[in-house]
Amino acid sequence: MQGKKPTLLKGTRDFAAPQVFRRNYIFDTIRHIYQKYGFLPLETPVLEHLTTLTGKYGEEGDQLLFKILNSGDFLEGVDSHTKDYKTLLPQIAAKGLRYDLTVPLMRYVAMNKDKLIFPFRRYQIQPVWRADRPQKGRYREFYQCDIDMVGASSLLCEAEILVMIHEVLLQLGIKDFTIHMNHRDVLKSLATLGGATNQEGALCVTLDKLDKVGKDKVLEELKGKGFSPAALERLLFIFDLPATQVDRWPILTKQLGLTQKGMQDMQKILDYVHALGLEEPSITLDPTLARGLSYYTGTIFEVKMKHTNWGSLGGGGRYDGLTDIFGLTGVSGVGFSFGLDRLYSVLEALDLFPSSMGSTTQVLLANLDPASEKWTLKALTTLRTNDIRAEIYPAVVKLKKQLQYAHKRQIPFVAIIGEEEHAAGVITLKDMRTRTQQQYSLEQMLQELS
RNA sequence: GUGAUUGUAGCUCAGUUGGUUAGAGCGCUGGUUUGUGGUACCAGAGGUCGCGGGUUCGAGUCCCGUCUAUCACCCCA
Repeated sequence: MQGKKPTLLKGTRDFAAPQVFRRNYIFDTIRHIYQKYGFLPLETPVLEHLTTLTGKYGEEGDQLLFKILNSGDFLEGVDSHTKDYKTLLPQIAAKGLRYDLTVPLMRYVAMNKDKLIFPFRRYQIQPVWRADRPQKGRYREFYQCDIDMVGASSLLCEAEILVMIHEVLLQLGIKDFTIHMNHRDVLKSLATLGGATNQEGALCVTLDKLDKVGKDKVLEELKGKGFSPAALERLLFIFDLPATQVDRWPILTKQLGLTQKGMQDMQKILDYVHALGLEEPSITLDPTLARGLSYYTGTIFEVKMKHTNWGSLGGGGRYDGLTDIFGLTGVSGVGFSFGLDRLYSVLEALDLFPSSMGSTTQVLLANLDPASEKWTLKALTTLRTNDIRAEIYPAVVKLKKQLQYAHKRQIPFVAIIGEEEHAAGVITLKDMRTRTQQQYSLEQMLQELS
């Protein structure tokens, strides 16, 4: 035994069969519903030009990008006196792993604007990578299930996505969720109220922690950031909003003004949601929600489980001008993304996975001796031709071992075709669960197994 | 990137105030004679005590560093 023990790269995981089956169950559910809403799949490369990726996620996002070292002698032509990594980086790395699926989509849309049919509806289920420090429910490699409508500014897009989120979650058996909704305009108004028009980011990031750290800490933090007592006074109403969105509405419209664009937009969206047949949507207006500030320009939403501190199940919003940087202007879009791993955790914690999942072998053919192997192989082929999942034990070992193997693999049937059986023209079929066995003809066995 | 905790057989862990050949349970392999699995019994394999330094006559046990995992912050799915 030589060599070091292999380990997994930080933040990555292997998925064994049971997990793969469960993950596929989620993928299939989402894919089916996405398609039902008229969205078509898109897949893009894992690697993109670093220039495509950088600058889209803010300073922090750039740091979380995995960069790929240039091939060959990557030091060739590099100024050896360069010590600043920001100037060195582009010289030694020109490629990177995608950080999300939205930016690759924008790149794709800009590149194919003449071929695409707008409004462009696409979904994309692929892994993304972030050099984040792993934590509970956070990995460096994880799957996003994106859905986007590009080239349509109607608020109907938002509404459709919200309804679809409901359908996916309910289909998976998740009931106790809330979609938090906010609007970039509301955040702006709050910043103005707080006398921090040019400090919107700082205000939002702090407000967003409300449900996590509580009112007092948020106020304290805002004080620390230089917000005046008078300004904070004007923002106090946010902290004592009623729980239901119906009750929140009048308070928010009063404080922010009826003509506030964000409020009007959200009202329209909710009207559409009702028109789409969702009587009691699990949607809450949450003026403290602040996500994706680096590119969302309109609505913002996020799905969370009620009464838990689990991370969000997904998030999205409207973005204007994301394609600008790729040379395509005036395009608005709305997108949303489910985090596969988050959904997985919830389904697991709530025991919502269907009990029977995956497919194990139905019948194991025992391998008794070289002579019997021949006719056993014949039976094996017949079984497979009849679409029965079958395998032969690939070595002549004691029957006891073969039965143990079947037991461990949870294979329900073991077929034994030894000399006795061959001479009598039968097959002994053992039912591992009842521990009984019976002799059948090949035909009868096929019936028994199908 | 910041802070905290952690690391002993495949897994879950013991391991006394630093002292001889590091243990248990589960699992694993083989056996309890001929073609029969969940139990029982018997036997066996498997550890450079994360890695690297240091203190000491002597370190799994103390100190420093490093890596890993976990948790929180930042940010986010």
